[in-house]
Amino acid sequence: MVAERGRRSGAGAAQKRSRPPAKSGAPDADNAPTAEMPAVVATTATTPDPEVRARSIPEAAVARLAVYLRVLSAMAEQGATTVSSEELSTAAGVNSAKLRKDLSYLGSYGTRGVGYEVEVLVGHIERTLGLTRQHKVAVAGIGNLGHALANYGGFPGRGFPVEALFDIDPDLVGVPVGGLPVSHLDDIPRVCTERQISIGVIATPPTAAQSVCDRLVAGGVQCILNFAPVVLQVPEHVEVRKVDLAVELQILSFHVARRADDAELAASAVNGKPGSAKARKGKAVAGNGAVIPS
Amino acid sequence: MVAERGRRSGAGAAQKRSRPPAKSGAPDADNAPTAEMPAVVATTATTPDPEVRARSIPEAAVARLAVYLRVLSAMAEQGATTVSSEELSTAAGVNSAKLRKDLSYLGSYGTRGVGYEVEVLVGHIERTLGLTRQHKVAVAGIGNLGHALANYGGFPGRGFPVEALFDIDPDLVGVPVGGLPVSHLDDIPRVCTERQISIGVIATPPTAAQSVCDRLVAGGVQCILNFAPVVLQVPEHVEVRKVDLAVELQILSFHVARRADDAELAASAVNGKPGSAKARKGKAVAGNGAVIPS
DNA sequence: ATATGTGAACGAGTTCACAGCG
DNA sequence: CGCTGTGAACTCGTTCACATAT
Repeated sequence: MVAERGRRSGAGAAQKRSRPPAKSGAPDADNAPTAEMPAVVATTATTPDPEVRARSIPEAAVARLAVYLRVLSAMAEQGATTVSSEELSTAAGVNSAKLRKDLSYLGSYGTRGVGYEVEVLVGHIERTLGLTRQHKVAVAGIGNLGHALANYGGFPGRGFPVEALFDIDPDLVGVPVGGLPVSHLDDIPRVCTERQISIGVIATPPTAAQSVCDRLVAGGVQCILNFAPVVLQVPEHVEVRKVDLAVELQILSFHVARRADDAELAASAVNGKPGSAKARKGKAVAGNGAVIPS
Repeated sequence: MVAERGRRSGAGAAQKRSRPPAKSGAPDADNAPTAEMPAVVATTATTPDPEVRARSIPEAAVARLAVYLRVLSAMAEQGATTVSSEELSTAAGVNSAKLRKDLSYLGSYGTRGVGYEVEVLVGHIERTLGLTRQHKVAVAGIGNLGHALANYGGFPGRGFPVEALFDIDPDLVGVPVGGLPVSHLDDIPRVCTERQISIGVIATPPTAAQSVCDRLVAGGVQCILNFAPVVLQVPEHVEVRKVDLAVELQILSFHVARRADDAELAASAVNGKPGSAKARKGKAVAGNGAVIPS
């Protein structure tokens, strides 16, 4: 079944809206975990529990936290010590309400009437994202893309050291790339286990992706970042994120096409239908770069 | 049926809420349709509108259409002529209800009791995604990643030919990469205009990204795929999609951390609170690999 | 009988607006 | 007052279940 019962969204208050026809055939499914209390902390028993933070943060908010973190780090480097939600949100390309809501998921660390302390916020976000531990990365498939990834040296910022490279090409095995020798795909399970790799990056051709994925899983990898254009099959305890260039381009293509259609329509928008005159509204916030997609 | 031209006009119920002026960047979606009545959509149901297909497809669905397209192409190559929603959805890693809903956005092209004709479906999806036209691509920043992108030759499948490369390094300008000579960043506007580039890919260091972006826009580019970890500022008619490696990894990191916390909790789950024993559930999505939305 | 197409319930995520602290 | 924190309204997206067509 498609279970799902995951995160209860932020704010408590299970406030349903007036629901017209109470027909409902068989809604059932997840039993709401008595979510009644006002979200914040208290959630778990008596402890303000400094450790419970992470729980129940909407997936989308997590992605934005990473962005806030980057912006905050940049601000810190420039000597800023405090920021208001307005400043930070603008720099991150979201609106201030969303930003405050996102930050509220990790507790109340701002000062009313003032703003947030940069250092403090950075610390809390890092902790929430689990950046206090190191996550060793392995890259499989040392082609053009894999090469690029391997050469990143330690991945974005630090905290994600690349500690293993794999490829199937015999001419490549043993050769150091970015200072690290390439191992054979067959050794993925062993090497990953030995080096305690927790994140595997798949940059192989699509045909090899699933098999590589299986081996990564066998090697104890917990998360996979997949650049190959295939839908991976993984056991449920493994988290997969996919970055698909073709999909990205096609989404952009869709928007170009839509826009072109609108232009056409605009031409014939002279007649009746007052409502249709305005045609569709523009998209939303410019730079808000919708998180990545899928 | 949902739509007509973008937002439908306010249906009955004069419910709206006070709407302040909308300060800075707020998108301000104006009139809210008050989700009060059963969306029976009598609202504007009067439009059979034959050609309007593409309009009003949820962003998320668009991304999946691209995936369906890939799967369908693969099936076609293997000689399949029809597919059921069940087969296709499994192959694409979604559930059949979602698949059918997605396909319904582009019209009814299935045969009840049978399924869909592969060829027909491919055609409709391609048309909807605007893949019938070619979208010329330019890549700016020929470092490791840019190099990899340039060497893709024609991007994913075809339909996205790379027709311009840019970099700021004098030693690189003029040198052919993947068969195409690199031009200087300063020439972006001119070259993009001349070659009718419609999609720009930014693979430069973060510091250069905004400036490159501005030049791409000046060159008439309509869409931008941004690999640089910065929030780009663009005029509203330009569509931006962002692919951020650091963010992806940090999201994965978050999940690792959450899982670890759960493990800890599980250990101390021996005591009271019968309900809390189960601690949180794993993620959802059964079979397929998570497919995280975004 | 079987599988599509879709209205409507459900739930996730976003925005609003204001209570309340500093 | 100013700005955070947040309940509640609203919108978007997903899932359900069944009428409908073949």
